[in-house]
Amino acid sequence: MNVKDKLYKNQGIHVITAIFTVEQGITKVLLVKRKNEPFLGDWILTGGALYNNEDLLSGAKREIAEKTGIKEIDIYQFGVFGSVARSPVMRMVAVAYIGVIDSKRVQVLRETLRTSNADWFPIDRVPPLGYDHNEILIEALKELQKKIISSTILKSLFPGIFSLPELQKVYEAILGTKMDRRNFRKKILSLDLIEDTGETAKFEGKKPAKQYRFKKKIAEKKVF
Amino acid sequence: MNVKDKLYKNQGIHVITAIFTVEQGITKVLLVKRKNEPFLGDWILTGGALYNNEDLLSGAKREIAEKTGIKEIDIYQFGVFGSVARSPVMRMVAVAYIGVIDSKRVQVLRETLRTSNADWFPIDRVPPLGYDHNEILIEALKELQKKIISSTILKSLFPGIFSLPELQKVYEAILGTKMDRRNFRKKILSLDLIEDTGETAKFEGKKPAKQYRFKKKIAEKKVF
DNA sequence: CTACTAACGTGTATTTTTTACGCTTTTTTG
DNA sequence: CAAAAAAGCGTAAAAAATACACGTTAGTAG
Repeated sequence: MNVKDKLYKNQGIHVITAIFTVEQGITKVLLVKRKNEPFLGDWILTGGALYNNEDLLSGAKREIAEKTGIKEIDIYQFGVFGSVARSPVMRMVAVAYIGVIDSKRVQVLRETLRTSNADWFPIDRVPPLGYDHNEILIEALKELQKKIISSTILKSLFPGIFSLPELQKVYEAILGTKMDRRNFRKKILSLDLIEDTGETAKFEGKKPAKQYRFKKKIAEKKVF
Repeated sequence: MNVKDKLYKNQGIHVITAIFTVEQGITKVLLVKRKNEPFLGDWILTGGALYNNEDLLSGAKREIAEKTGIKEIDIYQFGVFGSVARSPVMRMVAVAYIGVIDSKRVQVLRETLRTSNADWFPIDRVPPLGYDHNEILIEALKELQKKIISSTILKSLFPGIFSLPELQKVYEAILGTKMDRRNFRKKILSLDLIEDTGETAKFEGKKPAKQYRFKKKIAEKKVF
């Protein structure tokens, strides 16, 4: 290998995904414990090296399936991380994604995740992570907040039926703000994204809440 | 090299920048003619391979300086392109940036660019480009339209003094829309980004226009 | 069984932002 | 010097965001 080659060669691509959920009003992120060097034993976001025969999105999804057992998930690219020293082994550039899993699926996944050495961490209780994953997580969270304000990712949070108070609590958990119940309702309904199921069910409160579901096709729209 | 290595090895990173300007109401992009295989003789966006000893932003700026002679430019990362077949030589993932150069600097750069085999192309008269650069350019233009609506990149378009009608024409050229002169003025002035120089100068019209300049420090703000 | 409370749902008033557009001023042109 | 073109100033209407009052439905205490 000649001198010029050293400038270019031995580079690689990471595909990294920050997977979020909201349980009981707490925003949580999925972390995996590393089983190899470097960063053996450290918690990191789901991800790994991209293969040559797959595109970025496929690679990110394959890594999620391999590392956590999660097969079906919509993910969204949001950034690239390329500091020279972000990996101690060789020059790696990370392409970063976010994804969301609804809290009901979290229950189902619990055993799968346990055997994968994966666990949910409240976002304000995340330990120091391997690589530059703390930095990536901070950006991922900002992106999640942006994305929740555009409609599509919202649907992943509630694939089934839900009430508006439930939906609002998830919004408030992710955005870290409180909103007016009546204005929230008005806003969401005016978007024409969800429909009344005709059913009601109680969630926390005393008066049962109407149950809604997302309509089949959702146009990409600004919410707030 | 064993079988598993083939999955990961021989990967590289491109840093690509779409550099735009606006001249006489026409949005233009800077293209460079390739001097080597692959895509010898084709026009492409400014860019090249990332070195191991530089981060992404530095790499993109180095490539701009090498390929076009442009030394000072603010650029903004906006996406990643990683199709398996985007480069015929080896697996390359491209990190993409946009940048803007004001029309006055375009005049100064003309000779430099000529010797670099670089030239400005109106965005609706771009030839088929090498690699996947047509695709990158389309995304870059969308991003430019988004960015012009957030204040910071706006300043790169007019580093000196300018009139509001001039500024509006650039907006209209990039966004491809017409706006009301009086509302545009109101909007821009309310942002508190620019200040009156006290001078006037005629641009196209009959009545001379007031000259403005951007204030020193500009907060990141939504414009529209 | 009744009264009280907590949470849900509906409606309306107010404020702020956006959009539309009339009118005056300054310069060029015939 | 009158007409036309472009800049600038101001106000009115429409739309969106925000604030908040009030009625409804269940659980709970006595």
